[in-house]
Amino acid sequence: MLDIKFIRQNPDKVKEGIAKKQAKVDIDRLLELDAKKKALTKKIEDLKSEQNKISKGVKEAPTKTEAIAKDVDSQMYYETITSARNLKNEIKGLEPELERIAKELEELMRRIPNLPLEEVPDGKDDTQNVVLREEGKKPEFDFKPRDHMEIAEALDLIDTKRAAKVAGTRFGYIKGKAALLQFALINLAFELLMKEKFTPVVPPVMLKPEMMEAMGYTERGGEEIYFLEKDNLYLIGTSEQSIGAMHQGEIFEESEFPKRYAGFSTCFRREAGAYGKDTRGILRVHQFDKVEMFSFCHPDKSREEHKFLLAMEEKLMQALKIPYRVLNICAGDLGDPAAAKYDIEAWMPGQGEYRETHSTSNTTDYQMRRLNIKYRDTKTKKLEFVHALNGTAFAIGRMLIAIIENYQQENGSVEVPKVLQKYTGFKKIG
RNA sequence: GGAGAGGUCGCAUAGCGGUCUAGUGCGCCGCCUUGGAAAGGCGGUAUGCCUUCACGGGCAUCGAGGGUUCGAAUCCCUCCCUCUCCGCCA
Repeated sequence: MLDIKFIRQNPDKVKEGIAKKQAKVDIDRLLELDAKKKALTKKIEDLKSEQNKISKGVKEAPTKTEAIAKDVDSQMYYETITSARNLKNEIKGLEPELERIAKELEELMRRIPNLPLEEVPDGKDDTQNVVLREEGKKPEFDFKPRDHMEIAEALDLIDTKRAAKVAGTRFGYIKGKAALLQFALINLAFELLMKEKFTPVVPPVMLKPEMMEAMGYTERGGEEIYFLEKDNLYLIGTSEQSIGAMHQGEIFEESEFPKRYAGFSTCFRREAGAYGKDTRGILRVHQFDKVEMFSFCHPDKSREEHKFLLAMEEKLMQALKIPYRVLNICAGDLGDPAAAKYDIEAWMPGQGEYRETHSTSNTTDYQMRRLNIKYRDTKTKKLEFVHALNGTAFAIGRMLIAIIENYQQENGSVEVPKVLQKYTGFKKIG
């Protein structure tokens, strides 16, 4: 959600930003509705004001006896309540129109994505993302590198066939040393994050609809999310959603910033639009575990914090010695809540290409406005909206793929990255 | 799942149709007092929207949404949440 005042004052900037994001929202119509709403609200409030004044003058209804005794008073009383009743009816007559206008306005407001920051590259889709840099040395093999499933099936690490039997496609059993590797990755992530004042958290994986809406994931991405109809709850697609909503309605002290969380949760995605895409293995599944970073910070510091989250992601990749590249995501490829986003793609030798493993977004105040999360500004003494950012620490499934493919040996075994060995207790799989 | 209690200003609590412009205590801020502090005294202390150069004014908000009424924190309905006891349970 954007600030309506900002839209009123900068309609052209808003239109430009929306266009850059490849979204379509009729801003002129929005402003027209806004003006209508304002005028009608004023009218209704004036009537209410009058009604309130009359009601205050009524004091108390005379009893029947009193009414007979003081004929004049009762006459005045009934005239007064009649005029108040008329006002009430007049207000009631106007309210449906106001409701209709407010609803349409709200719908338009909801559909406006967060505007891209100035430094975000233009571009219409993922083909126009900008590669900022490539890091790490790609492993060289004396043999044709295999893809993760070929290795994992041979070592009985990942079983998608039986998973399909019990749950359908896009699920997997992660077994044996791969399961232990998962825990090692979680441990490594928390070890590194705790050094940077992240508070570890295991959040709810179900979320009320209003919270999911506030986080901005029910508009264009609504099809992506599981919804439990019986319980009126969404399953989270990322712990960003339940961590961001955690402080709904709260007010931060400036001294608390940056408030960082490291969340671990299972994530659920319908992958509705991805039929036939990445069907092999566990790259794209309905359920995976993820360690996520989330940061609440001062609006002036969010760009800096975004760089920090990216740096953390790189640190984690570098610890594993997995080659990767960093992408600056172009405006047209940004999700609704994001004002800027960097992706990290890990080199996957088995596939011979880079695949996304990390993503960090600066959502500025877009989510915070609807969640009503503020801080008391020490300079202005006013309440202002907080900025929020999120970033992947490890999406476990995809990291397993990256490790398996990068650390594979000619004999079909997989070495364990050195930094993980103290957690796994073994150095090799197979 | 069953039975009961309850959600009021940052926190605690009062209020049970008009006197609520929501009282009181704590906390917080300012001032007085002091060599300095504590204690004490005095004053202040919500948010959003609209309006105004400003002072100010209007409307809304007592978990959320509807309803009754001239008038609702207060009465009625629906929902959400919390607590206590019982049952079930990792």
